[in-house]
Amino acid sequence: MRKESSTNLENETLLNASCGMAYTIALIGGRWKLPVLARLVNGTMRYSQIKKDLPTVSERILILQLRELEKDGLISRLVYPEVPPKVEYSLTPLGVSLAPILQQLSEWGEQNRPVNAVEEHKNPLG
Amino acid sequence: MRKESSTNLENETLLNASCGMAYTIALIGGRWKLPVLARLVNGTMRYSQIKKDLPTVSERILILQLRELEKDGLISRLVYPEVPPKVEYSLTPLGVSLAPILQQLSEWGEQNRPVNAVEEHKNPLG
DNA sequence: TAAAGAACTAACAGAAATGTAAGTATGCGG
DNA sequence: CCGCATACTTACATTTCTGTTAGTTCTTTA
Repeated sequence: MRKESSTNLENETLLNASCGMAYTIALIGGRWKLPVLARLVNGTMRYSQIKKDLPTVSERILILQLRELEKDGLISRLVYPEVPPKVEYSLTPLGVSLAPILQQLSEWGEQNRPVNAVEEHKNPLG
Repeated sequence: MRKESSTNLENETLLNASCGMAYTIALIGGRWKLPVLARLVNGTMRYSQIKKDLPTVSERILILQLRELEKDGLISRLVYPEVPPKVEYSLTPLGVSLAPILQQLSEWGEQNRPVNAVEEHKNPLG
């Protein structure tokens, strides 16, 4: 949990309020948020699919990230009243509006990241 | 300091290596990196100017962020052999190539950030 | 009656990021 | 010789983020 007051939090709040780009990064900056958003750009997914796609995230963290994305209005969560449970995640219109930015971030990264870091992995998480 | 091995670090490394957008965010994601980059887009600045412009950063952190930006090739550091010291920071070509992304991040943030967060601050750190 | 399945939750632990306060270096003007 | 100015360092403290392990829920199917 977060403290209610600390220099750290105050700085973050001030920055997000006064600097648009800081705000944007704050929304998409969590460890697993971009991988999740990148997947949902291609369409709705069930929780279990996302989890299978990102085998190295711990469940707790994945849920946390999904909850934050939801709270920030970027994704929506649809619960089917079934057993076993079925929950679908998809981008909201706001989330969709991020797509061009995601695209740019991706291109810049692919072009400019040092080569040695790339070769050994065949985009298992891309 | 960072540990040499931890699930946390492994996940980060894998992600940055396999997902271009994660890599990009990793470079610009530090608390004060965007404010610094946004300023340097407008031209070279001395350390003292940057510091004055961002009155709430602690010196230690500001230096840390500058060092990382430098290590990642986004900014360059020019030391004049004078006393008292004079050090100028400016964007490298790689840093300049980020400008369109910064612009987009900024616009998206300005448009989509909730209003209540904005009013009280007159862009002191924008 | 018992295990299976999906989507979580809780309690705890460790790592990483950020911040605080006080110093260091160096040459110049007074 | 002293203090000023600029750009840092150092040692320490706190906050925040990420990860581990073991549950929980509640019907359905075997």
